[in-house]
Amino acid sequence: MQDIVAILAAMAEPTRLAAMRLLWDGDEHCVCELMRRIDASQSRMSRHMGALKSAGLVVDRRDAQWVRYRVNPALPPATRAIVEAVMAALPLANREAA
Amino acid sequence: MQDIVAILAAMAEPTRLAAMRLLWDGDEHCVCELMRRIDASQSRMSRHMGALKSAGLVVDRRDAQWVRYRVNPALPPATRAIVEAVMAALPLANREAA
DNA sequence: TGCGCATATGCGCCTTGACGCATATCAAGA
DNA sequence: TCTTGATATGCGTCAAGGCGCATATGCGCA
Repeated sequence: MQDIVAILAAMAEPTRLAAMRLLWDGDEHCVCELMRRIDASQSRMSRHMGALKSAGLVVDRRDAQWVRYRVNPALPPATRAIVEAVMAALPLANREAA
Repeated sequence: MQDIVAILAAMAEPTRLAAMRLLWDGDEHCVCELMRRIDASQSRMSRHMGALKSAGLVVDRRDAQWVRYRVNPALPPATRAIVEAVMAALPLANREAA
């Protein structure tokens, strides 16, 4: 159960939820892009991505001077279903905004 | 989006998640029953139920000296889908335990 | 090697939230 | 009305978490 709690806690924060929404397109996104689109400071964005990574929701990869994040491709189906439901619940307006 | 964050935060706590699981059967449960089954102190249980209520996940009703909680019947479908996905992700072992 | 962009992290500050204890409130029944 | 069981809440404490600032680290390029 604690795993699920960790997943929920990871998404229960505006900056992280916004990041998940951006990453949910399945592509890779560098921290600098996320910072810009979410309007978060560098240290803040970096830390939050670290938190999502710790929760197992995303994975990262270094590519030259960038670090590219993407949704963990090995996300268990049950976990993926939770994220899917959360994404579906996000208002369209917000999905376009950030 | 903040609504969704609130929903996620409400469930991102072991005691509250355990309570949601018990309430998810659709029936009403008094605080004293929840306390016993979750093994939580009275003030702790009461406060957590208050948090779930504030998040809009549950509603309460006074019945004599008891307060009966149940899942909010007016839960928006999108929110209900999130809870459904979370419940489905909970390990069977845990679902029986508490 | 030195510079500059991208990212991570140590540090201190401050807010939030969870807990227990004690107490208040509320309803039923003697 | 007194007592008892059920529930809520004020208060103090403590740990966790989020933030900015400054700095360290990693990498490519001149």
